[in-house]
Amino acid sequence: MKIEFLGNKVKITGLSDFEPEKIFECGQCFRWNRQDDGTYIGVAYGFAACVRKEGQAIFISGDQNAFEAVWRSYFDLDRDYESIRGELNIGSYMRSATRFGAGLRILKQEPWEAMCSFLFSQCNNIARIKGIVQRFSEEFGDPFYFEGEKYYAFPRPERISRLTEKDLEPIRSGYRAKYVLSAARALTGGLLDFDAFSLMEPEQARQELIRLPGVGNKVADCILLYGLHKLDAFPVDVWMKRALAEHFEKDFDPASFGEHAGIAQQYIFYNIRENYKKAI
DNA sequence: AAACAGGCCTAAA
DNA sequence: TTTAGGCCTGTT
Repeated sequence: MKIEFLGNKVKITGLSDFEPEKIFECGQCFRWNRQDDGTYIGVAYGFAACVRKEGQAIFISGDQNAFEAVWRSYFDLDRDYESIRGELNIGSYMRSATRFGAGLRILKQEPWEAMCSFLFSQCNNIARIKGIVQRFSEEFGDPFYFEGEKYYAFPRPERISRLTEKDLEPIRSGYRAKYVLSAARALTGGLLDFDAFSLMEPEQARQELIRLPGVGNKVADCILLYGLHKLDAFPVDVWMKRALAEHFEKDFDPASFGEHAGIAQQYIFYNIRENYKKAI
């Protein structure tokens, strides 16, 4: 991988497995939007960026500071997804799923943002989840400017912890509002501490999260995978259930994918979702 | 237009 | 331990 700092943008070459469209539209994140010119603009860690790919070169806006502070780890750039794909090719279904999903990466999102996003996601569709997250950010996040446009940082838990369900009505998240409030209060009250998670065994981490109202197995695994970047976490939603039932043995244990089971999950999920979209 | 949505909670067997 | 119904509100 070669990285060049060109003032207000970073140019990356010699990096495999980076397809913006797949990364941003595979359902792992809700704050990146496709522009008319095919680029993506999004917000993470209080920074905005524009991402585009031209040929084999990837451009991420921002200076060296932002790149090293945020984007390098956010996009998981130092991980070799090409060899991980090879590692996950157990059987013909996985071979085709990893080929189809080549270019995906698991973003390292802020844990609190991932927690809120996947609390909002339950019994919901992506269009609506994005709407809720956007209104949530615009109502309660700090504004800043990027390339002349106004954007909003994801709201801090301290701010949210002081709100009531009534205050959250404008974002129209329905019954999920109370879950986000109690999550914010768990964090600010010291009942939950994401910093402690790096030391925990996977199962213990999961149990910690499941204590919170509105967090079940699926949401907990999403927080672990997308927020805490625990790549062995394997969220199973209705789509994954279908895929597993169709293409794997009854008693198949996702843990047999090994330390990158969560990445396997993303290839499988992307595969079944995209094929379903095509079939409509 | 009415069913259904990337789940979770509670009550009941 | 497993199962059904309800939950807010929009999208399809």
